[in-house]
Amino acid sequence: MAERPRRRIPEATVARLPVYLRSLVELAGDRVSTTSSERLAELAGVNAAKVRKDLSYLGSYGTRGVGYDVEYLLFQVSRELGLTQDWPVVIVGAGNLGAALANYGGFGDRGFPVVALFDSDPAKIGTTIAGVKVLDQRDIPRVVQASGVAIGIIATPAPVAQDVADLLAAGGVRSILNFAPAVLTVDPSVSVRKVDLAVELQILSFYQQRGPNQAVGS
Amino acid sequence: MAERPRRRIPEATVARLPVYLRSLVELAGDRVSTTSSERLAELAGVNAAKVRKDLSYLGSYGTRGVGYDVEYLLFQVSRELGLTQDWPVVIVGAGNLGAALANYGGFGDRGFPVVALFDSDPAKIGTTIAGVKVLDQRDIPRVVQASGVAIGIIATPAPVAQDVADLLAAGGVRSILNFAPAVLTVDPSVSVRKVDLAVELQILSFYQQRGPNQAVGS
DNA sequence: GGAGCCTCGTGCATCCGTTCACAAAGTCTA
DNA sequence: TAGACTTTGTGAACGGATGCACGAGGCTCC
Ligand SMILES: NC(=O)c1ccc[n+]([C@@H]2O[C@H](COP(=O)([O-])OP(=O)(O)OC[C@H]3O[C@@H](n4cnc5c(N)ncnc54)[C@H](O)[C@@H]3O)[C@@H](O)[C@H]2O)c1
Ligand SMILES: NC(=O)c1ccc[n+]([C@@H]2O[C@H](COP(=O)([O-])OP(=O)(O)OC[C@H]3O[C@@H](n4cnc5c(N)ncnc54)[C@H](O)[C@@H]3O)[C@@H](O)[C@H]2O)c1
Repeated sequence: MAERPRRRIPEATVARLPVYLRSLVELAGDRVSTTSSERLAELAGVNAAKVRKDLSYLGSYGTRGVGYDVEYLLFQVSRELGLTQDWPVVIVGAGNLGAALANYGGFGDRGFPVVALFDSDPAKIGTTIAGVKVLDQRDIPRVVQASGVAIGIIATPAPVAQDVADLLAAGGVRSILNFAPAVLTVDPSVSVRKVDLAVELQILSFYQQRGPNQAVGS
Repeated sequence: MAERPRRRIPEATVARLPVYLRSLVELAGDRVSTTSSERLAELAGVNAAKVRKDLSYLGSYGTRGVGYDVEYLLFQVSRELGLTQDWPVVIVGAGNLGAALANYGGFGDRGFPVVALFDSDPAKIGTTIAGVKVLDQRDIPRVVQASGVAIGIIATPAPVAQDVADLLAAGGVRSILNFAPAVLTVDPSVSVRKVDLAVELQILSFYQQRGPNQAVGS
């Protein structure tokens, strides 16, 4: 026993776990105590075999003939995703997007409290957005290190995104979510995920143009 | 000749074309007239063999021993992505996120003009955000159809996202970009892409928790 | 005109992810 | 307890994407 790293979990599976989690939360909210892979698949928008295979990477948490216990599975998935603890985040760039993110309550609620905002604009430094102080961008390494921030969100213009990433890394951040349309180069120990809206729209444009056939699922 | 659909372009390739496009725009901005797959790969953050294979799906646009003509390739990639025309978009949900998106100039500039915002809140309907009128959500099908909108962006709370998607589809929208944390069910002819920030953070949390090894690239 | 060099285009092996299909393991009824 | 039924967990086949390695084609310089 005590076999935590059961197997290496495939990247594609990791990307789906949060979706299962959300579906399980929904089920739990409806006072459903047990669910089949079929039902879970429907809620998550995938097929049932995939659900079962994905969950099997975490362990054997189902009961044959019955299904999965919602609360129990909810806990296991949360634990696997590392959501049993809070992960404080900082947002760099207090513009349009940075402010919208800070104002959005959904992060703090889900275990990702925003502990600081950073900007380079003297007019913004010192102000407060959504109850969070806007600090000078040059203080990133110090503040990040001091408050043990693990995740940094980049919402600055693209040309400075790399500089910001370097500052975050210097402070010990090991995960970056990048909204700027720029490719970041970071130490291999740092995880980077990017969200690029222009890219998404252009992908849609491609399939749009290709006529009514072969649309793309997501 | 006249062989437009050269081959079926793999989904993974389509997703990278916008990144190549951005790199090419950057090169063109620096007055670079020719580029190798090596250089392009570096800018796009992928490897050179992948660049060459991806571009080969569009046709033989390179010159052996020389590389690719930046302007020419720029045009070809744009054309393939359907960016030689504008694609008007509408944004549904004029809240935090919807407003930030509307205020962001980068869409109109790149061929995705925001022609309308929709909301259900009477206090918001009739106001103007970033020069765009906020309309009643019930008018979605009519307005979308009348102005030939092809792409809809959903920035409403999750519980109403499906309803909004149905309204968009009713108006003839064939591409949806969904920011609400909800799985949408739509006709197969409609392409859906989702951007889910909570999911992204949770994925980062997973790798964060897994210790300093095996970070995830993006 | 030929040698040497460079870079594209692509066949091929490999890897990763998806899906099928079924045995295993449990529940329920009588 | 037996037998029918349900649903999981997973081996195996398949398909798509990646990366290597090299032949083909083109340039430059002598
Ligand atoms: N707003 C959107 O809807 C949207 C959509 C798609 C992409 N994006 C991308 O997100 C990023 C931010 O967009 P935005 O609309 O919020 O832009 P914005 O101009 O409103 O905000 C950028 C902020 O970053 C600050 N900044 C500049 N240099 C900085 C530095 N070195 N350190 C810290 N802060 C710095 C600026 O002072 C400004 O407050 C951009 O890269 C943009 O391309 C935004
Ligand atoms: N703001 C963020 O940074 C952020 C981050 C992650 C995810 N999201 C997601 O994006 C969505 C929007 O977030 P937000 O922060 O802008 O929320 P918000 O509450 O600020 O805005 C939602 C808007 O949608 C409108 N609305 C409600 N029902 C509608 C309907 N049926 N038709 C049209 N409009 C309707 C509301 O009136 C409101 O103006 C949410 O699903 C949220 O989970 C937002």
